[in-house]
Amino acid sequence: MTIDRFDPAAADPRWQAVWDERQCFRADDNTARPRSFVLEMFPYPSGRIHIGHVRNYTMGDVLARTKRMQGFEVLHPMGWDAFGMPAENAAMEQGVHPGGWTRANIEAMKKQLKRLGFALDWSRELSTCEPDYYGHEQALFLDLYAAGLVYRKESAVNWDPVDQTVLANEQVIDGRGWRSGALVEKRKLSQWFLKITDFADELLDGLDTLEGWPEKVRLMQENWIGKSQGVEFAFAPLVPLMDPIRVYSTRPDTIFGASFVAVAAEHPIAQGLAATSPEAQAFIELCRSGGTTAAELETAEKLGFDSGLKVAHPFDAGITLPVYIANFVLMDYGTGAVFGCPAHDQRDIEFARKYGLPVIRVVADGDQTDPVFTGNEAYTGPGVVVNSRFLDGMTIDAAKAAVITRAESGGWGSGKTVWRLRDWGVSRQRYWGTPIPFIHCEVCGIVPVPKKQLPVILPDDVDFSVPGNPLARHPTWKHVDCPACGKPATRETDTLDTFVNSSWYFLRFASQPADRPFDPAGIAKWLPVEQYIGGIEHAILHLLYARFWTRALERIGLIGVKEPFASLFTQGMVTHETYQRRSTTTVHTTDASGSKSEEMTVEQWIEPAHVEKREDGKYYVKNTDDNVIVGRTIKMSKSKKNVVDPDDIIAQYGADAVRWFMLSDSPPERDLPWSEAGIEGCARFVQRLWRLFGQYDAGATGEDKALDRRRDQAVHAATADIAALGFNKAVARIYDLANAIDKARPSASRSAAIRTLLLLVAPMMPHLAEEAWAMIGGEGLIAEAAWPRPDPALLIEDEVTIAIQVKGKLRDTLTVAKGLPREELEALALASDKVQRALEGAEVKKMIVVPDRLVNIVA
RNA sequence: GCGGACGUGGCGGAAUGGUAGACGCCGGGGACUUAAAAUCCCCUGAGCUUGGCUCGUGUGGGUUCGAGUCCCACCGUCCGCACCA
Repeated sequence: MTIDRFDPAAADPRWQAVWDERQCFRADDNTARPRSFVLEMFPYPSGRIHIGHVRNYTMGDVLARTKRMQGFEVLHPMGWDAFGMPAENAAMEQGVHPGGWTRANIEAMKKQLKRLGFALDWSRELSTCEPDYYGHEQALFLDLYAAGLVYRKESAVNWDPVDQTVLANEQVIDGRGWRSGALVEKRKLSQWFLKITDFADELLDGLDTLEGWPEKVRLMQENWIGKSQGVEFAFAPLVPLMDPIRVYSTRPDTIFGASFVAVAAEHPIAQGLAATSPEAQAFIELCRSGGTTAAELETAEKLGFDSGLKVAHPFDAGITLPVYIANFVLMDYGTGAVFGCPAHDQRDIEFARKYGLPVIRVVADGDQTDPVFTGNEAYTGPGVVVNSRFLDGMTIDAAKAAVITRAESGGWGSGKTVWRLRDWGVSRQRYWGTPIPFIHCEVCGIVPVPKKQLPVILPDDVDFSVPGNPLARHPTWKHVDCPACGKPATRETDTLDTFVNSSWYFLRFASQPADRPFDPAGIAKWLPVEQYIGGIEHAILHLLYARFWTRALERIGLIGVKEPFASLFTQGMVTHETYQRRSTTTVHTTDASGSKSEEMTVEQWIEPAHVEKREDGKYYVKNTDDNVIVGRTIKMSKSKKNVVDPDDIIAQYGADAVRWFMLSDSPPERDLPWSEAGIEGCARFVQRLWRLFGQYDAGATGEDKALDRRRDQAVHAATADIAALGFNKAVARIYDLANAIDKARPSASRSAAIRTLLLLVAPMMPHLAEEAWAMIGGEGLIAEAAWPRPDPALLIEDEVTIAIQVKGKLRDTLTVAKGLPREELEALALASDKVQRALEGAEVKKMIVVPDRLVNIVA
């Protein structure tokens, strides 16, 4: 007897408990099976799982479960990226302890993840805020320090004077702190840095080996690393006592087109000038006040200040160039000074035209070689060098090489590679992070904490009632004896950037001994991660830092892998329509002219749960007659209220329907629009499958060759689709097979197809699958059953449908035996009434035959 | 400005240069039911002189026997980066 409805509320927790109890998804380090490490980016424990997590982890879960059924030993772990600002904000706003807040969030979110039935190895769960994680991180940091990859230097930071803390660039909005609203100051602080620039070349070249990564992400990293090859050289000043001005250029070939030199406002020359010239001082102030947003920069005018200084052209001391302070030159790129060649650089031509400087053509534009360059558009294309003395007639590349050779032999310059990538500043004046394991001693200087004293544990008794770093003002924590000389000393009170925590967690998942960060043999077993899945927002920072840490640990001999993630998949967002109620209200204002009342239109975001579509096809606020305006479908966000809570929908539809929705319709790399109708359709399909599985009859007899064929074709296609992460296509195959089974008469073939269908949906709808597997008498758990293998013979059709075209237009189709010879196909095509009608007696000139596919008659 | 992706029914989307619109959602019609829900069946790109024909994958060209797919130019949307010398 079968039950006519599948009840997720009862079945889901029951199977989750069985998986837990049997430790089904625990990865065995000592397996003889082939291994697969499937990993999704671990979440920040903000308090609730959001729908984006559900999509991310569902994809990884389908992959992990499928791999397991295919005979792999799968490592599919989960953990918590648990340090960070939100915990401290909660502490300040709600008076709770960051640790308590974080751990409670982890408990809540873990429950939510369990409700979705993910096949995770919880025995390896880790949380970066616990000493048994961050202590090992401190040890690794000391290893990197010993290897010379960690250093300290003075560096400018964004300082919020009210909150008394350093802000990340992303936390500075229009020059003000995002929390305090105070004007952010640039302040020089001693900061800890990781030498990621030592790996710039490796990280760049390594991108070519990452064939399993999206081209887009590789390109973004390439641009971020920003390798540029050129020459750095000096312009000799005409004033004898002044230092030469060093410039950097990627276009030394245009050196004879130079008509000015420009330095940044922060350049020593500009600063020196400001000391004596109020005008220069004022101009430098003007440069500083300029905005830095993309829009402001785009429209910003090129401005300069003539310093009155002149420098000599390196190839001809008779040519002198004026030196300007310019607002478009950046101090922190290259040397903070450039030479301007207006004819072949757009910024330079705008500047030259404004200040009446010469514009000299030195690269021929086709047959245009006139030294007098007209127009306001610089020519940056290819060409032959002209008007350039010894460079004349050379290609751009040859001229570049020639200039570099002369500069090097003349001793006034050299070829140089400049990177956009900067060393990674990891100091944060925060409590809720990994304490940096160093001690400041007045006698010995900076002293690493001896490894046997690790972990340096965060104190629990901290005070958030005033702004600033609670570690720095803690009464006792920072006072220690110097490990070197034994005299009183102080601990470093900065903590590590949270991106450090996520730069090696995948190693700790693979191997977690108590006394070391990891065991190299364990790393060798599991790494690299076979498939990594997460959001595109981590394309640069996290994914670059993780690559860097892996390479750094490899260089110092701790591990044997260079790249952590063999394949990367960046999934799209879950989106939702937005809803607004528009109403008019009367606003009373009082000002100097008296008080007045005004009608104002107010738009208010409405949650999807409060919106309903009525029979007139319009949308209303539930239980009211208020119209709802349906807005754009955008990423779910609390401010737009277009969110759905995973708990609510799991309770309403069951985990399997939610998982199925996450996989259906949209390709996984694209955005997925959430809809009520869509999830209801998924829930209906769960029930439909349940009824179909209920029709399984072990004793059925008879063969249905066509259904056998459909079955194995579906297996073949769905297997390939899942391997390629084309979940939406795999879903379509499953619908197809379900439709075919529905229509088929009872037979042994039909029962076999039902069993196969059950195996195919098992990774996607694991609870339904276990319930049905038990019902049809399957052996063990379906989570541990073998993935179906198609019979190759059944994948080959014995009949094919041939398209018959006349002059490229479809006129008829014929169903014929597979492999029918060309001549017979031609004869059959010509025999068709529809073809004859389309030909209208015209003479057949040519026939194109693609065997088993089509015939095209050209008349 | 530079770089990238994308543009196909009412919607999400399928389609090794070879039958465009698989599969799902929405919608319409019908069956079952006292009724509803659930379920099942049928239809569902547009137009027309509807046993069939014409048009149709952002626009305009091109290559090809044949183009959603390849090439050129343009339009639009989205994303990333950016006075990077």
